[in-house]
Amino acid sequence: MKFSTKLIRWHKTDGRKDLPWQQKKNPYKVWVSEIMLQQTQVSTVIPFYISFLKRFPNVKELAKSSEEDVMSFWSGLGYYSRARNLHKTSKLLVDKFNGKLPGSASALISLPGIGKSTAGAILSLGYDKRAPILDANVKRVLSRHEQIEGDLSKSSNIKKLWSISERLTPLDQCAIYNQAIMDLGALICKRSNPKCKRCPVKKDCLSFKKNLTKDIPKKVDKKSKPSKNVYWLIAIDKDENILLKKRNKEGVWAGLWSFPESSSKEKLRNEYQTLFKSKQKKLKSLPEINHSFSHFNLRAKPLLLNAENCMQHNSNSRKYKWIKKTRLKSLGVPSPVKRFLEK
DNA sequence: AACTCGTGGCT
DNA sequence: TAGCCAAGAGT
Repeated sequence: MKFSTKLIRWHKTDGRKDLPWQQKKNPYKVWVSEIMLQQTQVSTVIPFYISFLKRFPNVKELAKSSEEDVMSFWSGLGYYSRARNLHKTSKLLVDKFNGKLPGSASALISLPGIGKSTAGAILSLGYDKRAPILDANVKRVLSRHEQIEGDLSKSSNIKKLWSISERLTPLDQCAIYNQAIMDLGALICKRSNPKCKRCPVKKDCLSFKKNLTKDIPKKVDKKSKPSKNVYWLIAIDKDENILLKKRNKEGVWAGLWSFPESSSKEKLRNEYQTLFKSKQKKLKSLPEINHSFSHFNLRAKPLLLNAENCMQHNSNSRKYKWIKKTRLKSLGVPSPVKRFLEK
């Protein structure tokens, strides 16, 4: 029996069918969910997906919303360029694609935020067309099944995996097959302690036969993460408004609202003295905040500024905003900032 | 090709 | 429990 046939049969009894984006499925839901699921686990995505879809139920609603509104619903999910690209693409869809996700791989891939795998997911799950995918689940399943022992991030191995995925993807019932192979990766062919006994394709699996599931996919030793130390200015005025600053277009948390930040305490002093036209004031150190990114560790030292008696601040600048804690929901704010303000 | 881009679940 | 690593894409 064919690989795909076994998986499709297995899916009927053991596959996931209750995920929010699988209910009354359409290309828009598939698109949004796939973008959210990039490098992000299902359980993390679910609450974000539900509130996002309630607010932006279709392409048109998304396209006519402001970027700030969209970002506020992405706040805490990470990889914020995904949200910007989602919004950008929704406008493109309205302007040039009749308000719909296109049904060809080349057109999909031309859109911001949609690569080959996401395009494959939209085509198969959304349009029931034959299209291969290659996410982390599929990579793990196929690398074990075909015994690919090298570093899977190498382009030669990526190419190999795409070719295997293309070969195994069936013409018929491609949507179910793609869902099935992702489910197999998530539920059976897990990174650690895979449930090979329950696997529908274990008979042909080279890693199972040779007892290599522990070694495939190969673990590659990572470089040590650098640390970055910064100061955060926590300014609070007499009405308990908090000062936030829009971050640069480049770097982490691009374009999000955060505390004024600097690697030097003096620069931060200069910034608020210019901003408030105030002279030296005392800053109170608060307990530092540690936040771990995928590629560096951030240590932020919050400096509390009592801005009750400061002169009027320069409100011309669009870069700054005084905001009440209760209105934080309406802004794109990174997780640690939101957490900090909760207390 | 290698690096950037977040956050939280899992072990 | 500290580190690994996810329904990847852009540059």
